[in-house]
Amino acid sequence: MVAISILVFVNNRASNALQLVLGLFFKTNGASSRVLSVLSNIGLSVSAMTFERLKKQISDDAIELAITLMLATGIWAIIFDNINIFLRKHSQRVTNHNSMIHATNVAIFGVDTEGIDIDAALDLQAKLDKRGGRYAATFDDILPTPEDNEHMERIFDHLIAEIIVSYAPGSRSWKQRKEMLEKIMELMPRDRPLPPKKSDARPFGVFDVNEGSKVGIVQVLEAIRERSTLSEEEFSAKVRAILGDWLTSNNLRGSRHDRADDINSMERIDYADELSQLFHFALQATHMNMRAHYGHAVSDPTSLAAHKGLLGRKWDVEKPNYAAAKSLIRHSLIARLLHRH
DNA sequence: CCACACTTTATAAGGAGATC
DNA sequence: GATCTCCTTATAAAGTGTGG
Repeated sequence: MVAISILVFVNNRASNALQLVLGLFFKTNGASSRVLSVLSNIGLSVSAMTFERLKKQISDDAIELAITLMLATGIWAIIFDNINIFLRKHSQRVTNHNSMIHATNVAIFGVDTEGIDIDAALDLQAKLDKRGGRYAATFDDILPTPEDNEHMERIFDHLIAEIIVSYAPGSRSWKQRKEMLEKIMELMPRDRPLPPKKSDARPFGVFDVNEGSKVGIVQVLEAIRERSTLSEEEFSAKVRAILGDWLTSNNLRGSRHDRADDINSMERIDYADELSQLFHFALQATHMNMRAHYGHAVSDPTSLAAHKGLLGRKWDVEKPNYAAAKSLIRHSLIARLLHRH
């Protein structure tokens, strides 16, 4: 079969099923262009040039798939983040310095619209009309219902039970510890658990834009719009979810604040619905915990500040530090619970 | 430090099949 | 049979890394 494939390839260069797959294998496993050139000449592989073209084609096709999603009628979201690559040059010359690539990697993904009114969800004017409403908010707006309250109390009980069973001194030798933990997890109240669904994420390629600033956010959004083939009006006429890290959300808000008086929705970025990703929510939550409940090490010996000193933790609480903050909060909480217990 | 290997990129061009 | 399109390779130049 290999022989026939080579004969077919020699007769017609376009018939390259075997040679393309083999070339892909050779190249991705580190064959140099010279090796590939010999393999190509004996009919076992396509040329290195063709391989490069294949990579470009695969990349373009992927972006095309993402554009298809953006032009369809459903809901899609944009997610992007900076990627910074340091290029250390060995033979340094005037024209060959160490440098850094500041690029932005982007993906588009489809949002599951089952049971969702797409037009209402994407209605930009309805979203903008709600601006300023927080000023008039009262406690009643966030007052939990009796059902909410009962739900939270049950969760609270289960969390405490789980911590006691997990960490009480000697609990590891409890005979039915595993069963107890399983029972606790099983009885943990759940709120509308979502059924798992296959997600639809499509790579949108990399942009030669440094996203990590307010100006960078504007530039990357314009570059995304341009690649999507949507016009400024089309792109900014509906609510667009922009997902990223904390810094991205923060810069986006800053940029929108600076541009509140600009000429249209695209420039004002008021179409953007920024959303920190799950880890960054956790990062903000732990940091908020430190800001709200840190306390004072001297005047309050039960404070997080006092526990931090007692445990010899040396990080700066003014700066977000997820792992250290979570560790301190849990250590402190567990100690309190077991002490009361 | 140098010669050379290697990659990337631009340009030119050929063969097969489709179309008119 | 001429012409076009698609797919491909050859080749050179420029830029950069590395072993001796």
